[in-house]
Amino acid sequence: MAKVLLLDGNSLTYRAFFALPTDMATASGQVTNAVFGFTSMLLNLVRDQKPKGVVVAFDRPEPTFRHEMLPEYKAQREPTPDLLIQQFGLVREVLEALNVPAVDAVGFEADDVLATIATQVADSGDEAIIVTGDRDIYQMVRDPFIKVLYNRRGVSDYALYDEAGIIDRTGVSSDLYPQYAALRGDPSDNLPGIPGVGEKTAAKLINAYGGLDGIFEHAEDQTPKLQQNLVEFEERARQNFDAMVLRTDVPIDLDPRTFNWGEVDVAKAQRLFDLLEFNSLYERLSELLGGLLPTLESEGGVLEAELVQIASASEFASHLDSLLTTKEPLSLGWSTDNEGSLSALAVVLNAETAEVMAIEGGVLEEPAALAALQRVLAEGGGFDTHHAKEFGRGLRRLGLHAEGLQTDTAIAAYLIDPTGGRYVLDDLLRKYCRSELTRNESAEAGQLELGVGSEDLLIDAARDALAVNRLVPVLLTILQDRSMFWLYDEVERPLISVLSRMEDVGIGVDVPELTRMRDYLVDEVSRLEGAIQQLAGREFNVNSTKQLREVLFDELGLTPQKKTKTGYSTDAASLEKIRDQHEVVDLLLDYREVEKLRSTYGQGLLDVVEDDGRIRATFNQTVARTGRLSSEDPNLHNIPVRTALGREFRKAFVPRDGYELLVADYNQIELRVIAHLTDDPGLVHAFESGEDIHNATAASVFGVKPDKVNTEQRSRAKMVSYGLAYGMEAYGLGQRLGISTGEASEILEAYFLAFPSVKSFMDEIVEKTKVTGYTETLFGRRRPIPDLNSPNFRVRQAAERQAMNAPIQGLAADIFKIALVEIDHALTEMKAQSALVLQVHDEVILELHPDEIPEIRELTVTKMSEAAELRVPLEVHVALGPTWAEAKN
DNA sequence: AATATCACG
DNA sequence: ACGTACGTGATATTT
Repeated sequence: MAKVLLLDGNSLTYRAFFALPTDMATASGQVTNAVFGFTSMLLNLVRDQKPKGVVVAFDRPEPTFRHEMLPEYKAQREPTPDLLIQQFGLVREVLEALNVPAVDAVGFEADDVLATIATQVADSGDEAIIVTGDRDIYQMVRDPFIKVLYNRRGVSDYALYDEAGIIDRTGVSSDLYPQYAALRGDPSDNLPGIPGVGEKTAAKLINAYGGLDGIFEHAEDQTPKLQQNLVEFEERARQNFDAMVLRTDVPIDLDPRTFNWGEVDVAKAQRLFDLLEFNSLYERLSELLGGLLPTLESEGGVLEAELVQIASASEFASHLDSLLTTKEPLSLGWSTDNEGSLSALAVVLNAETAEVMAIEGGVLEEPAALAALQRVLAEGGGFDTHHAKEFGRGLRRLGLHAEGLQTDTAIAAYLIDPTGGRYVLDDLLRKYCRSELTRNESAEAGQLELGVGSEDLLIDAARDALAVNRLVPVLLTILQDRSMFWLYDEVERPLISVLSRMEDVGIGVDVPELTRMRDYLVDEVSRLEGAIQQLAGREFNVNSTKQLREVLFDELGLTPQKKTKTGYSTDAASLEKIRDQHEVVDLLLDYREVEKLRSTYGQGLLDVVEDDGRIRATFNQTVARTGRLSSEDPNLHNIPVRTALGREFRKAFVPRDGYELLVADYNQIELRVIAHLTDDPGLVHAFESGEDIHNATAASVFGVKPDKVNTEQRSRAKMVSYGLAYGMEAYGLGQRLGISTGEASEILEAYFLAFPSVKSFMDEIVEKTKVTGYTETLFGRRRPIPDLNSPNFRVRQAAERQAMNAPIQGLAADIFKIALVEIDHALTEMKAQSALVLQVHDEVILELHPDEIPEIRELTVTKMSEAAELRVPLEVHVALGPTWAEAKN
């Protein structure tokens, strides 16, 4: 008699959720308490019961629309918490990995499904153990074929009932249980029975009269009170009974005899348990399967490489040539010196035997080695590596080009979780492969183990190569599973090379001009500093907010506006408000502006100009959680533009001799994205008609004719439009517009009245994100928003704003990246001498050869406009000039 | 290392 | 009652 475990997935996951704390979460914030508890229960059950097969049933209600839900229904039961809902999908994924069938049927609850399967199992002479926290299932107990393992509470407290057990527990036999339960109701389920009838009376009545019919026939035999209740509530009891009886005819096309525990999808289980950070569960699963899974302690988890050191270029070349026939990408590891030259390169020769060869930078530079390397990079199956952008720059220094890049493990890991942080190979390996690169001091010569933290460049490179080799299939599978491969393959991957070359090209700087500005600013700073100290009546460090606080609020007695962690704030917004109180305040505002320009832009930029008069920033592709790029060393994304003095700096950004700068930027891309995502008729119409969007918005919001909008109204409309992309509230709008929160709130209301779809979109995106745990752009870029269910109001509100903003900023970033890739592709096609030199979120700057000006100007606009097809047109502004400042106008 | 401030989209 | 716009990076000061 084979034994099959039948689990109620809903009931057990519920129990697990309420038994375990919700602060159990992965590093990226996905709460896992319920899926952990359920999986733990499943593994324990399998360990203890040793069944032949396991199956899990789930509820599957008829699809309903919200407005069809009756209010009573809502009142009756607490809604399922979002944190729980988002874990049901994970529970199903666990089951899929463990090859445990998950069964449901439209319009049926899990217990109907279980009853049906249990009946089938029993009819074929096998044993079914039903595991649930729902007592309705008691009615199914049938010796010796069907038993119930009832979950009393938590994840480990069960009672096993056979027929005698049910009688012992309830006082009635299992087949009479529905009638018994119909009489006494179920307090925990908010199901009222007959008043005055509890467990004892119900059992007594059932046993005396054999069922509901008998009881109601003999109602007059009872005490007056009970008799009255029986008569009054007969209908309710009969309804209860109908609801209580389980269906055993649910349409299920699964043969219980095919349920077999133990056919685990090893790779999938490993990946999923790693993602969920179920380390202990993984060990338990492995034990249960008789150590079939590779574990950290077993050999499979520790990566050891056979290190082949290469001494000559010809040896290197012959090894590489032997790899030319393989279609698989090579797994590469590398390191660079301080200047970015490759100082070591490692190639996995044989993934099975973990044979890795490593070569020093010096040998690598010999012509024979370079030629062989270029051959395998371009002609074979290409290569995989970590941080390919930097590797590509290293190759370029050697005169090679990295065309064959397949997988960049850093970029892939970023797409999988953009909140992940630093994407260090060791961490990724632990997270996605459960593997570690360990050091073994006693390793024999020739069997060099790859040591952690080794200073040896060759070993470092070899470790990286091996780590990349193990990570690539895992990361790619995850991207495929999530339908993100297109985004990786068509956008992020080609972008790597675009950015790599942009970094190499750099942007030209007019050093004398920049120096002149810096010198001027130095003078201005010291002039203002003197004047401020004069008015303050003493010398102090104006850059010190601490000292400035003393001067302003203690000595001069000015009115503090708001507080920071450490005291009263002296930021520009606060100073603006007290300008009238003392003439030093205006000077301070000037000082702040000038000092910022001097330090960050004057001195800061001069410090990083290279010998050829160009600045080469690093464009990060794995930093911004929304999908944007970032720029550092220096940050070229925040070169001043808003004030006249600051804007001067853009005159110092110039093309190389004989070239011109072309600047192209998207016109209000985020607002157009909002129009597309919300499909709001008003917004869409405004963009389609080509009118000034802020003017049109102002007309709608303030209820005036478009030609009657004044500048004040237009500027307010603009503030509202952008503020709303950030989830702004009335208070914030009021602050920025210099009006009361009440007035701001009226403007916001008018906006949402004029553009109603915007409001509903914002509400819906938050709700959807609560359930899934992440936001998603149209191109599939995800961002986890774990704090959406935080008990802390402030944290939760901030998360809601992120959830509203991420799809907008993210889609704009997707579109911009696609445009960059397309522009670059077109430049390559035409073998242009012109080059992309800079990008600033929605703006690209190219350095154009005079012969190519009209063609590239045209193609830039076309590629940007056509990067995505939205409900509204993508408008691009383009201009040429001898400096960034002049090309911008 | 943390904080305050401010530059940009 | 409380806090109050998303996303970055650099600088100077203070701890």
